[in-house]
Amino acid sequence: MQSPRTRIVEVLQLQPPCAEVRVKGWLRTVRDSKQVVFLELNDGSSMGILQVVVDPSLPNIEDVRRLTTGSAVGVRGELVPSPAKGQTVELRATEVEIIGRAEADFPLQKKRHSFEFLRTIAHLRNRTNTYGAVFRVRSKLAHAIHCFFQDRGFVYVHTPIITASDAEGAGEMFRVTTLDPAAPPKTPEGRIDWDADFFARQAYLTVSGQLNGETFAIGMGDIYTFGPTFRAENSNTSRHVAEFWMIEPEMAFFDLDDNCTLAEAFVKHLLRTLLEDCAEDVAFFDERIDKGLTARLRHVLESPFERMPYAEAVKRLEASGQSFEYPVFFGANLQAEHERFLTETIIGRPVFVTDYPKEIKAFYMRRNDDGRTVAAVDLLVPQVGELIGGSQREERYDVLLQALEETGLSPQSYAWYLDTRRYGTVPHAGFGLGFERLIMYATGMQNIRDVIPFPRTPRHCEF
RNA sequence: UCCGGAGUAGCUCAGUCGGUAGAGCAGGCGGCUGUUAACCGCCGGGUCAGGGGUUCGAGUCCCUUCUCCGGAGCCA
Repeated sequence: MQSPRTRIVEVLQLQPPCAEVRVKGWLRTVRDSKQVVFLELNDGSSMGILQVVVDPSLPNIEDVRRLTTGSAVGVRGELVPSPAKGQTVELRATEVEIIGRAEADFPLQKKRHSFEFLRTIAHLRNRTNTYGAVFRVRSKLAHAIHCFFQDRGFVYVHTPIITASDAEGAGEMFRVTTLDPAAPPKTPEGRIDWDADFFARQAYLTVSGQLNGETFAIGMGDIYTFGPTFRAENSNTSRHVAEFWMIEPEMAFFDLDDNCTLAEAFVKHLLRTLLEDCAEDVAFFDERIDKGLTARLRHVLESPFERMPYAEAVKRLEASGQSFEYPVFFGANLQAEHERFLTETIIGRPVFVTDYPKEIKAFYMRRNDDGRTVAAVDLLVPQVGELIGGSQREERYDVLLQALEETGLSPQSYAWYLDTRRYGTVPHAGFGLGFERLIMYATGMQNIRDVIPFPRTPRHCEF
C-alpha cells in the first residue's frame, strides 16, 4: 500500500503550523543553493503550487538538488508560515522521496508554450496551468450537467454509438466494419456484400443520439443523453473535431416555448456552477486567456434571455444598416457574423431565435401552421454565436412521413422512429448542446482542440 | 475542401544585400543567494520541413510536395 497523501488544494487551506503533512506531485521548478533547495510542487488538484523548502542536512540532498522540472516526488514535512513573499505557507521537508525522475528532455518548461506545441504533447499538457484548469472545468461541468437533469427527474439514456441509420443529414459518418478492406466479399454483381459484414448491413458511428432519445422520451417522459458523437467531415477549423461530446435532452409533453425555458435554466445552472465551484480556474482564464470572461458570464447569468422569431431577426438585421459579407434575407441560413451581431449588438444578451424556414432545417422538426416555418430554436450567445440548437419534434405521423420523403430519406430505415408516432404519439421537444463548445464558452479558450483531452481531427489520431 | 499565413537548436524566436548558423530558455558541469520565470560562468546541442532548380555560393531567390496555424464552408 502506498503512503497517504493530502491533496495540495487542501494543504493550502490548512492553518499552519501543521506537523506531518504528506504531499505527492510533480515539480514545476527547482531552485538550489548551498544553504537551501526550493521545490515547487503541483499535483493537479488545483492551480495551487506548494513551495517545499529542503535543508541540506537531508541524506539524499544531492539527488534532490539535481531534480528536474517534471519529476514526481513525495514530501513529508511541517507546514509553516512562509517568511518570504510569493506564498503564505510552505512545507519544510523532513523527507523527500524521488518517485519518478523526469529525464533531461522533458518538454515542458518554466515559460510560456504555444498551444500549438502543447497539442503535440497532449499526454503531458495536463500538467500545465491552462490545461489543468480546462480539464478541471470540463469535469465540473460534466457533473453539473448530470446534477441539473437528475435533480429534475430526467432519465439518463445511453443511446448507441454504433448505428445503422443513414444519419439525418448531419454530416459525413465514420463507417464501422469488420470486412477486410483489401479483399471485401462481393455480391454476384461485383458490389461489396454488406450482408457478410458484422451487422449484416452497413453500420456507422453515431452523429446524434436524438432519434433514439426521442423514443425514450415517448415512454419515459424526460430523458437526456450525454455521450460521444462522431463526424467524418474534413473540417479544419478551431471549432470542429471528429469526436466530440453532446448533451441531448428530450422532453415529452413539451412545446418550443417549454424547450426554451428549460434551455435557459440549464445554461444558467451551468454558469452558476462554474462561477461558484471553479472560481480559481475562472479567475485564471479571465486574467490569462480571455480578459472580461467573468463579467461576460455574470452578465449572461443575470440576463433574461430574449426570444425572437427568425422572421423578426432577419428584419432587425436588415434594418440595422450593418453590412455583412453574406446578405441577410428570409430563407437564408444565418451566418456566424449575423448571429453574433444579433446577440451582441442588437440584443446585447442571449437570444433564442425560433421558427426557421423549413427548407434550412431538419426533417424531424415540427411544421408550423404557417406552412413555411418549423418549430426550431437556436440559442445565440455573445462572443460565441450558436450554443444550443433544438426544436419541437414533428409528432404527427402523416406530416413526419411526408417530411422524410421530401428529404429523400427512406421510410423503411426509419420505421422504428415512425412507430413512435403510431403508438401513443405526444408533443415533445428537445435540444442539443455541444459539450466542447460549452467549455470554450466557459473558459474563453479559442480552439476546440484545447478543451478535449485527446482531440481527433483530420490526420490526427495520436495518443 | 477553398482562401491566407507559417515551418531555423528540445522550446520561443532573430537571421541585414545571396557570402562560414545566432540569442534567451531548457539540459550538463561549476559558483552564489530564503529563492520564487532566481542569478553568474563554462560546455554540449542544427538534414534551416522534404525534393528539385537558379547561382562561384542559397536559411535567404524560383518551382513543387508535405505539415501546421488562422479564416470560410459544413456543423456541434
